[in-house]
Amino acid sequence: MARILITSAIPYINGIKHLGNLVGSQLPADLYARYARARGHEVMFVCATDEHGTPAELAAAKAGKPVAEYCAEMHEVQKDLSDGFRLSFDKFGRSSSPQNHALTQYFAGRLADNGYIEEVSERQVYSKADGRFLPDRYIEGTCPNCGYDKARGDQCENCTKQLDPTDLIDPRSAISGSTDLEVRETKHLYLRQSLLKDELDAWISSKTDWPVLTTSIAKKWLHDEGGLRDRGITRDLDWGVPVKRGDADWPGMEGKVFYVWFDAPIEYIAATQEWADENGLGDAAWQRWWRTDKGADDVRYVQFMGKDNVPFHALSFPATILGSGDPWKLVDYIKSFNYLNYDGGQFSTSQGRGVFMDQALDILPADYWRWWLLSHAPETSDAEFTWENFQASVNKDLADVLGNFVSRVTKFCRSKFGEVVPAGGAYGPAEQAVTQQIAARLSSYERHMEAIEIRKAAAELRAIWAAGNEYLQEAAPWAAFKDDPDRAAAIIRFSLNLARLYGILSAPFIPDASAALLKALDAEDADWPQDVEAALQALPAGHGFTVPDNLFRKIADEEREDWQTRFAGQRG
RNA sequence: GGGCCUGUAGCUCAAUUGGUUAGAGCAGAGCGCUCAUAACGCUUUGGUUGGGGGUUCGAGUCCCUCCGGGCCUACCA
Repeated sequence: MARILITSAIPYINGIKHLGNLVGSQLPADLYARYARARGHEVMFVCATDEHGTPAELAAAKAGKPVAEYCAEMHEVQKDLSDGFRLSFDKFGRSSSPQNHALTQYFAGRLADNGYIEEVSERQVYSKADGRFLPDRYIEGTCPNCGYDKARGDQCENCTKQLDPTDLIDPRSAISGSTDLEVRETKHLYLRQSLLKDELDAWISSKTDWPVLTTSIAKKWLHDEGGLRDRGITRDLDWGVPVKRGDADWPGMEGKVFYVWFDAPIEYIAATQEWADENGLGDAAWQRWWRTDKGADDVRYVQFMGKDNVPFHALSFPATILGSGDPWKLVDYIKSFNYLNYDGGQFSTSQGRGVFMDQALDILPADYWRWWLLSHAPETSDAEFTWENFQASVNKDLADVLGNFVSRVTKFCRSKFGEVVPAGGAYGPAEQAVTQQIAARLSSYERHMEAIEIRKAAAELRAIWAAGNEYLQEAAPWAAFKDDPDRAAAIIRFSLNLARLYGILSAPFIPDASAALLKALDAEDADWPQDVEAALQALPAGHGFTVPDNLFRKIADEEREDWQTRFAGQRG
């Protein structure tokens, strides 16, 4: 038994996430967490809402609410949705928690003590009408190169040239449209991660088994244009973690907060502390996951995230940890994902294009989405959601292959032997052959799950389901029953045990259907099989069960067409 | 502009890292079965691996080039 720490990138607070966000971090992390628990490992799985930054303040203003209240409400909304998708977090925390405030300030203090913080005075655009400094992206104007009138301060979308906000002709605030802008002097803290470049480089280079996506992004940042650059970790905002040096004030930094990307990964640690506090456990309970001097030296730490998050997790957060000089746990494996596209384009939060978490659960149960999303996870390249593909996968894989197998076996048994595992006969060569085939596939399934090769694991699981139908066709209990009822009894006994096995093996992907299946078979205490042959004898003759309702329903063509038009754009 | 990823059957994806005749699922065709959610099983048709050139005994895989798609490019998060 091992100890595995799992974190999912924390979703931003300003709205409900779409399925592309879900499959890029939280859902695969949940799959891995459920699998690891099923294999008997001790797991700590944390996530949280990422609540700071300019967009949160603007979203709150738009909703006409104080930002703290807005974030508290949206946290509950996101919490309910993650429960709805059966995301099995040990703690779904908040980056605005007191624990994260204290830890973030603590890290900043340690970094300063060790010479990794630099105070930099810089000039930034301030909007008097908005009463705030504007990030480059929130300044609009006319592009000096191509004349496009909606160019942003960081880049012109039209001609793709990179810009400086001061390049823009007729600059205005993208928030209010105000042109009453001025350049003001402001002081910020920079994390001197350039000092850690060689150490980070050697560390990344040692991770030869990480996804190419992860290491290539990290190396690009390490080596691009003179190497890893220092990074500002404070902002002139109201909402966030106030800049302090540990417990002490930071002269000259009054009224400023830490940058959301500095405090967000620290929330992984803080969320674990939130979990410990909430359960009345002491500091040792969370520190044994995070401090290698306090028991975390045998922990394997795995992070899940979309590719846009890689630089922060592969470089900035490790720089924070290394620079602290404390024995905090560094990540052991970063699983990163490409993007999921929607029907020929991108999911778009701003345009309401695609399916969002709340809408998905309104139309179908979580398992249907979990199965499709995980079996099509964008691991090697961007993946594509289409309604036709979704419908085909759900109907074929879930309803026909798995659902119908359970249905035909349990109903046949009920009509010929009653709702009880039948006695008589014995397993023969046919059963031995299937047992061997499934044992081989199971070890392949386990290998893929351990390597977090999600699509391959899904394909193997499907093949394990299909083996049941192949066996049943070959063994033909409906024919055997006529002249050799004992043989039919053995076949059905074996098949019911197959169904139980499927309930166990499928649980990481489709937890609700698996639970319903095991409940119907009165086998809810089932453990992960150590030995397939033994597992296929777990339900003995005489064991009672009930025929379950159909585990999955099919998606009709009319429904699919309806959803297709409904989610094409302009949510609401 | 620079960097990275990607293009394989009608569709969604594989291919043990350069090794026999490029494989699965779905869709299509044929046959079988009748326990089951009109479900299941078996067989089968689909490929000049985006185009062109090169290296090699051997290239989907490596190199060059062209074409298409995508991401990142450090103040959105």
